[in-house]
Amino acid sequence: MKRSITLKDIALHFNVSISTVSKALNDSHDISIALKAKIKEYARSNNYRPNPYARNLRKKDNRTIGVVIPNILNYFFAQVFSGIEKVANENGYNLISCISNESLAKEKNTIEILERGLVSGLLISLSEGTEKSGDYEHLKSFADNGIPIVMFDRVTDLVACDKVIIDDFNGAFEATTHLIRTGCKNIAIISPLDNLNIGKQRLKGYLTALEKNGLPPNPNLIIKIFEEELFEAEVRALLTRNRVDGILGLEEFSAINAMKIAMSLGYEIPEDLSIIGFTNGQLPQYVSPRITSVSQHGKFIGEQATHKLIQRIENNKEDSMEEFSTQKLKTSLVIRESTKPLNF
Amino acid sequence: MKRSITLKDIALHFNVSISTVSKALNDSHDISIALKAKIKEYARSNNYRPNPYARNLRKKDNRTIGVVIPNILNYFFAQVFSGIEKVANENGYNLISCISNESLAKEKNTIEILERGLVSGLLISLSEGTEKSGDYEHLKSFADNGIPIVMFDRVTDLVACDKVIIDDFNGAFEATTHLIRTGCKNIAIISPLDNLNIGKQRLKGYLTALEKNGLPPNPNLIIKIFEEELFEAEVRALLTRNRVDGILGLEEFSAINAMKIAMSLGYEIPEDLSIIGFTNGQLPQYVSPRITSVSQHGKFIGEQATHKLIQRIENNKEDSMEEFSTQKLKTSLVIRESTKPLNF
DNA sequence: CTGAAAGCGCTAACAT
DNA sequence: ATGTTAGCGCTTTCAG
Repeated sequence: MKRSITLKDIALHFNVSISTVSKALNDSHDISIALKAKIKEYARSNNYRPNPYARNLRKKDNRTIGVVIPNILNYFFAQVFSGIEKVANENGYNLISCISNESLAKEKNTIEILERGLVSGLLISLSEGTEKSGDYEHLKSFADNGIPIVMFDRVTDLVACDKVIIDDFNGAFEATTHLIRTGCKNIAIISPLDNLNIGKQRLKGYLTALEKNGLPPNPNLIIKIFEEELFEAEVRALLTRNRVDGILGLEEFSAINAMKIAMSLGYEIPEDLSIIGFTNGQLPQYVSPRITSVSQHGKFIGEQATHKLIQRIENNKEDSMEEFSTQKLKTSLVIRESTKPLNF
Repeated sequence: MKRSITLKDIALHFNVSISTVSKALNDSHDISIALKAKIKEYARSNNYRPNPYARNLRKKDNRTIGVVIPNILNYFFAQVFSGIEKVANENGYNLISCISNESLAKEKNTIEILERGLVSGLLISLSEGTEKSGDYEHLKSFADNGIPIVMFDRVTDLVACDKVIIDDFNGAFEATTHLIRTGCKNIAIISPLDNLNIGKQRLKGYLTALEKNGLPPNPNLIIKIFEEELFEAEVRALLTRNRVDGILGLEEFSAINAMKIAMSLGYEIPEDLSIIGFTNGQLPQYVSPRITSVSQHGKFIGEQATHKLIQRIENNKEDSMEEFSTQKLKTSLVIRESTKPLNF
């Protein structure tokens, strides 16, 4: 690597001390306006950039945020990531990003690397493996170091930190209520997320909606998928052995794939069967019929989480210990063609 | 941040010097086996991790790769990214990632930040703004620093570095040839990518396929889209004012959206109109009819580019100047329902 | 085999 | 208003 210009070089050029240059560049009031101007001008035209490693060695302020995401091929997380990137960039932060690939081991490994001062804050959505195992020691230890964490979407009560989540309970509650209002009586729920807290919350929202409307829950209509390969068989069985006139899919693919299966079995959508899916990505808008979806506003979640983290990082310095907060974002139901119209 | 254990702490504990500990941990032959074992054991059990900033200040080896991607919401780039992440992780490299958002200004800014020694290598796919402007100074300057660059997918001849691309010409050539073989005579091409080199290559492949099969090119069937808002109007005009029996869409959305428009105009797919699209994401498999696609093997591109970069980084040290290479990956045509069967 | 010392580039007391 | 100095944590000669 070609040697790049340092404070020393500038100091030599002006025949002043290194600290003078440092202060000038940091716009200190100590330095005369004239000198500051000259030094800054010279620095700019010589394309001076402080060495980030040297700076971080001194200050515990490296303007870098660690991001851990379970799976970037998931459109929701890609949306969140784009929100994170936007806000980080606006505030002059870099991102070190890792994909945990839904694995506890990889998540732990990643966190350990970041822990040694590589980042001044962490944004994380828990991997499925982590939630399943219930092992949060790596995160607790990270938080103990005093580096702020903001969890988003997939969070746990067992780690004390700020959180940004969607109202999973209400999202499912509203979706189920919508199905009921449009005339569905036998509503199934398909959950590939039962290892995750968000999956459990959504299930509760579904059950509560049924209850409030006087519909008894039917265990045969509650399908938990733990292995992707079993999806087709389970849904096929659901649709052939039971009377079903509504389906709530807890993530993007469960709704879409269930719809494909139902159509292949001769169901008319939405006349015979209404479908709503969580996550409003590209897919639900492109299939036909277009699928009514619970929108999770992924980009906004990313933006909010990053704002909170940066605020926490910058306040941390001033030692004003603020209480941890959990921001719960509303979902919205985007009504399309896979559900019947409301009948007043 | 809680103070984490340093070489000094270990040295104090064993009453030896810091340099002894450093050497022991680096497995130097200078240190006695016994001492090394004790020190290593102590370090491990106290969870010692070298401070990455301090280390990098000394050595120009930071095991960090910069990644610049035009748009993470694009499924192809998400795939590439997952390939990059996998290989980087396997080799113990961290990723600093940035999204250029198709903007030259943002790309420049990003590169400048990374330039000052933050990363020991760069993976980049050019933003549309950059290709359009033809301004590659930021990349040339980056390369001049001696930090290796590997460009993928969207590359330019004007910067000397390693490249990993797909065979865009042949991908389009084969797709067009397939349309011709299945009986299409009036094949249109829809290109929202004409600002990009890959778009131009694909157009050439299309034209060459027509020529080789004795079909004269028709300028009315060559649609270049420079503003997304105009897409619908242009395609609608294409389909109403001309006889068209085949469409080649140069990226995912152009094929899908064109198909929607054609269907709304009463075209039967593939009987009246055959469609092939570049990029094999989720969408082409989920719409109906499912769309025949040119698969670009995004994850593989990411893996290959990262392998090459790491190899370059590690060889750089040994100063063995190897020639820059361009690896051109084959595309493959995934045949689905939007094209007619081959008639033998 | 082990240690002392210098220095990477920068910041921040503490002089002057 | 400017300079001196010490030191962040680590590696690396060079001496013992």
